[in-house]
Amino acid sequence: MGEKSVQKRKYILDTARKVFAEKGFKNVTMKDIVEACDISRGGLYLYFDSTDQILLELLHMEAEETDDVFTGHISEEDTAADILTLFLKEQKKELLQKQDSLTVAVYEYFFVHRSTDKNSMPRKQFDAGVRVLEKLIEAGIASGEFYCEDPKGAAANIMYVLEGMKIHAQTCGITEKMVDEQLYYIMQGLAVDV
Amino acid sequence: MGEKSVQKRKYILDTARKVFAEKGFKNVTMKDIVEACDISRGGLYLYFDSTDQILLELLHMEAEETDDVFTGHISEEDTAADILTLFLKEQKKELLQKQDSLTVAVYEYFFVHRSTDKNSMPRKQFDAGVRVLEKLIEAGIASGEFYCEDPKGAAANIMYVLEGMKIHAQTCGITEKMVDEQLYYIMQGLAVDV
Amino acid sequence: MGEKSVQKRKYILDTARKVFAEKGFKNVTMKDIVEACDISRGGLYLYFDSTDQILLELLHMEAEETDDVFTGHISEEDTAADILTLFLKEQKKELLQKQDSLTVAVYEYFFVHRSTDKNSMPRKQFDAGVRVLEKLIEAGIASGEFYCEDPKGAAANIMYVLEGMKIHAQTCGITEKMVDEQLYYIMQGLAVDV
Amino acid sequence: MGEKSVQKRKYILDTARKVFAEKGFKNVTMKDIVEACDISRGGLYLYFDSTDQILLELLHMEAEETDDVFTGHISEEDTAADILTLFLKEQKKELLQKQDSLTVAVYEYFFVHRSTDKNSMPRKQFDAGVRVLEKLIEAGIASGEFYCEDPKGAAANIMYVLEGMKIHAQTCGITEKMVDEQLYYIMQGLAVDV
DNA sequence: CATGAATGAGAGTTCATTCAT
DNA sequence: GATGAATGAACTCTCATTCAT
Repeated sequence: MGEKSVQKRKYILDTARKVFAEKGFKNVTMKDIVEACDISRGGLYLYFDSTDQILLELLHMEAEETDDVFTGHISEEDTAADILTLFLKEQKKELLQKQDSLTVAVYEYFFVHRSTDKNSMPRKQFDAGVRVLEKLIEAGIASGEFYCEDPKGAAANIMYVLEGMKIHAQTCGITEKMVDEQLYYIMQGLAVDV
Repeated sequence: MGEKSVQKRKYILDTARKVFAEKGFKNVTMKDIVEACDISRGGLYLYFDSTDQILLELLHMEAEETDDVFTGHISEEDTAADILTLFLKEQKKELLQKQDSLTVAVYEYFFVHRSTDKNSMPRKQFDAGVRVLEKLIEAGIASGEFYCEDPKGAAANIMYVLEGMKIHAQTCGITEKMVDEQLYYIMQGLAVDV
Repeated sequence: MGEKSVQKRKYILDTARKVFAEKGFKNVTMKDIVEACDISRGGLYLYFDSTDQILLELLHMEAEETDDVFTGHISEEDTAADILTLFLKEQKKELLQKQDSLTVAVYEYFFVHRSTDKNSMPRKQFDAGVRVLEKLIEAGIASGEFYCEDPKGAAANIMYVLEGMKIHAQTCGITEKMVDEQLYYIMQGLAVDV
Repeated sequence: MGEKSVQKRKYILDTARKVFAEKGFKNVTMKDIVEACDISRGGLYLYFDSTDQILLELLHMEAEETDDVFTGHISEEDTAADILTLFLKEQKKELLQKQDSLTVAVYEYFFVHRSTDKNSMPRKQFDAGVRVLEKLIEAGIASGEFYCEDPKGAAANIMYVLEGMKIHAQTCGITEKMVDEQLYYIMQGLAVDV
């Protein structure tokens, strides 16, 4: 596959993302993507075999980007609280972006392929999130920024809240205010009592 | 509709519940239900027009039952902490029950019919949950059982965590230990500092 | 499936037979049969899943009919030569009927599903033919009608010749005269030398 | 067409032969051949327009080779029986060679293009075979090697048996023993009675 | 000459939905 | 009420064939 087709592949992925963002996963057919891309039926099959494959590829791209964004913004002199704030801000952005969000598609995908595999992507991302937060909280405790008796529980708690808000945003809608309140609540929970 | 048809309607709903519990929502076709019920294709249409309608009906039944269960177990002399514990226990049971759970089907349904309608069922249930918890926490504060500076935030927090665990249970799997740890963490967060 | 659908099933088989007779096996699609039957796409699938299944069913019907025809015409007082003549006459009829013959379709089918399974239908029919002929020839020898030093070889020989003529008829065409000459040749080979 | 393209054409034919030998005719697509040859789709079309054309070309090559082989091995002093034996041995070899045999593909081809054209290749080859055998038998009779009252019938008989065994080999499988028995039976039928 | 991306026709298959009985 | 045969739309996937490079 030459240079040209790499671009087309990217074009298809970009277009498919919009389709998934709009319709979720199960409602999307290869035909939908073909039409959105305005290419031929067979043309799509040159690049992808199924909506599964397309969505998975999008997820992998997304995961990489997320990692880059997060690690890219941390500088040496940031405090634990700074980083946590940054992390939560990033999550907030993701939560509120309705347009172009794969959230629903991803949930649907993992519903359809219901496997509680230890290495499934959502599982890995969740566990990674917990680990990062735990480290962060411990660092904050060490530096006197945070107070917390159960860093691991707190980390898991934050991840569950974020997950809960994510799904709530998609099924019920969520306002910036609601998110801010929760994030504030979380930060308060870690704050050193005066 | 005669007595007989009421029974048949119930039979269909019961059978359909098993199908939805097993396959989620989008993967279930009218044909699936016809086959599971072992009735005729046309027969099903006499009672229901679509899988949508069937699932919605199941949800309404479920909502009623849940209310009954919850309110039915509260007695006058229970303390706020008792009631909260009871509530969380109930949630835990729901979280861990894999078999026969409509959770995934419900999520899928509301993904497919994505409307952030203020009166959508999940929204109403969530809001009701927050209200109940808020009252409970406030009662607990009043009685000296709890300490909390932001009862509403805490209530929302608990609901988000429950929601997060619910979805995590379905996509990644969750163990009783993980649930217990979180519930303990939540209770600790409300505990009066000694 | 009620009385009505049995008739329709038969109608489809009858129609499909004509299609197979005309086009062979691999050239026939479910669509071809749908169109020949003038029924709906889905309608055909109510009765048959594939062209394979339809052809096989036709073959089984054919096999039964053949057996009936053959055994039905033998009376007690027939001599071995009479029966052999009858058998060859039957074969001749089959050979010459171009219209409505499944021969090519059957060959194609067994080419496509090339398995030299001992229990494949052509194999069983061939072996059965050899056995019958062998018995017949031995009976003829016993009654003084035939002379033959290797009844089994002769039986196999006849079957191969018939097979050869069958395929020759389909690929090259064959005239009644050619068939008659061969059958005469065969009978002569068994005739008692005067 | 330059030297180079002649070689490539040959390469394609050689490769296609293997594909046809393995899959028959109708199951082979231009794509199959492209992939087997590991050339580009367009590349194949520079040399051949269809699988039909490729198979036909292979057949013509084969026909030439066969002629060469047969006529090449006959020497002046061979007796009729020697030549017949040689001929049958050659046929036997062809019958038993499963690998690399175009037999099925050829049958399929002529089934698909069913024309009982007098000049079709199988027809011509069959007729030529009959003629050669007839001559041979007559020569054998003249030399006192054979006894036969109907040389033409015998010749046709042999060709039909060979054809029958060929197809039987492909659809049902055939063992060397079975072939030998038939060939022995044929030779015996021509033997001078002592 | 050679490539391989692109097209679009067409086959297979499934189901929601209707309707005569 | 109940049945289940029938329909047709929609989707998946594969290839023969073309054509710009």
